[in-house]
Amino acid sequence: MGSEKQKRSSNRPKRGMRAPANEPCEPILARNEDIARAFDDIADIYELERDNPFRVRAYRNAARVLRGLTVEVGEMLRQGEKLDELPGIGEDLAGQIAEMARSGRSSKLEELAAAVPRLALELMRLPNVGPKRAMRLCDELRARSLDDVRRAARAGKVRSLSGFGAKFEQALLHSLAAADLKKERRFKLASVQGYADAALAHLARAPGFEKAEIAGSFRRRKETVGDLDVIVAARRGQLVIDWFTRFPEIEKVVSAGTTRATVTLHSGLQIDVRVVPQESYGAALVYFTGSKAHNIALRRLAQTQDLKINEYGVFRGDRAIAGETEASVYAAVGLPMIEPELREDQGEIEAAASGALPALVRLSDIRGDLHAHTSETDGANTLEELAQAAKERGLRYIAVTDHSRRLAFAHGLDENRLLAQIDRIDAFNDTHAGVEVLKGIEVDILENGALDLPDATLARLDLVIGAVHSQFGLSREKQTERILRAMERPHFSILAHPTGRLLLERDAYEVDMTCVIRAAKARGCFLELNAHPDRLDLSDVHCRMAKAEGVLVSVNTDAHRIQDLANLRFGVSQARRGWLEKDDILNTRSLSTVRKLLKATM
DNA sequence: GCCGTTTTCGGCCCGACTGTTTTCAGTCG
Repeated sequence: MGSEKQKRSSNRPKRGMRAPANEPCEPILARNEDIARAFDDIADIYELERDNPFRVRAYRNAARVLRGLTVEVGEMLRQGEKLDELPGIGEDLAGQIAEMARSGRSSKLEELAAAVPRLALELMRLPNVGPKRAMRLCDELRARSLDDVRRAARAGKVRSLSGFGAKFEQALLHSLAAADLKKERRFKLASVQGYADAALAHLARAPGFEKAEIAGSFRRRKETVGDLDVIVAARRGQLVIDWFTRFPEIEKVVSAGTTRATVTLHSGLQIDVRVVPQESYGAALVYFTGSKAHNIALRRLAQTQDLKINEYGVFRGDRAIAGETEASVYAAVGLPMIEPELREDQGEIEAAASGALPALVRLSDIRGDLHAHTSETDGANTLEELAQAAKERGLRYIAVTDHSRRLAFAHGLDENRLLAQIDRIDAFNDTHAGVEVLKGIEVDILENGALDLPDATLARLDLVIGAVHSQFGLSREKQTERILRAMERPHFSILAHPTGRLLLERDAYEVDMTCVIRAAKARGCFLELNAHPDRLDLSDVHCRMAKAEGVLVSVNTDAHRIQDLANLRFGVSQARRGWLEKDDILNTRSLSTVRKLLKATM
């Protein structure tokens, strides 16, 4: 690890690059996610040790706060900002964060980890095993490994422990075998839509059914969801639960009572159903939409007003004063309705209280799409088909941005083929009305930060989208440098899928997004929010960072077939999670304004 | 461990379901 001085010089912007607005982008020894993980681990250990549950909560809360920050705490420290001004971070945790940011290590975690059996932490990740059972299994079975526990369970030794029974033993064996570690199996948002529709359709035929809605992270439009939460309004819960547990796609009914049931489908997706009376429907929606942190903050606010919020309503003493609609619940504690995408306890309650909630962008605000492919490279449709489909979806413009030559497997365009495509697009625009096709390219950013086509060719286009498609494994410094260099080229309009992640498949490459966003601001170019459900790249947090720095985001489908244009809605919901408003987004502008803004990058 | 028109102590969100009980603890969301 080099000295502070070396780090600084190695990362200084190179010749010809304007320095990013707010000074340097140095390597950070522990990033927010690293620190959050350490805090989660510490919380697990304190839980095992049956330490004060509120201390456990404090660590988990701090981890959540760190994950939601739009700046690295390491950078905040360098700027002299005080960490204990962050919500839920006091003197002690601020000190621990500072230690990690400085040294990359947590002495607290190292000390604690030595004191608890590793096995207990592993057991705690199994369903229905919490800290107490985990510790007792370790101690009373004298187990050292998951294999020890498995052997003991097979030998019937678990059921003989007091408080444990045969059913628990069976379930334990099952989860050990399935290795269905709580390590949560997650699903991409778009991939659960079908299950959601089918479950709702089934429920709609239940006796006494009044209405239903999917709540949970699905309704908050998180990029991935762990399960589906369904709220049903009906008079008699038992009838609905009985009906629901006969949903044909169910593999297993995990639990079923008179008002709620949990099932798993053959796909492994879990569905929780909760039945409430009509007058509690809004309160139940709030409760089950979450997030948990949002609910806690909301209830705490209610407490200060001598009110109690639960899934049945808002209560003053025993009297329900609200609950039929979500708006009534928020109104009861003096707040306007808060959109589901914002409910993460990331400042939305404070914003609501002070009348500062953002007017979130809507799908209908989007006027065009600035990233799409045709059959000239790896798309499935011709430019004519693409333009027609865009027009039918009500878009005013669409950019054709095929791949460049480097992407050989996609049959990327060389200069001549690109020039020919430019001519075809001009001819198309001359003869077709109702939708304008913009001339673009998704040009590869090479390893050294150069672009895959000559400047003179790029100059003929309306926009240039730069993209990293290779060398994902570069160091953070090199990757950041590479992207910054590319953005400094004379023709560079939009950085495509800025972190390169594929949800649940491939992590983002190492890149300093704070640096990239500030460079985009200095350069006057834009960042893409790629709307493909496998990408949704930018993340919600990065959207907020872009907004904070004043960088416009372009919500693009990256369509490879005309059906992909429908993915725009996933991009928009991600933008909404990032607090973006209409004016924060490039392609909510009219064609003439977009042309003007793009021209300035060229 | 955090926090304060309850401010340096004493609180900290709330309820359902299961299994093993015989009135409840543990886990989950």
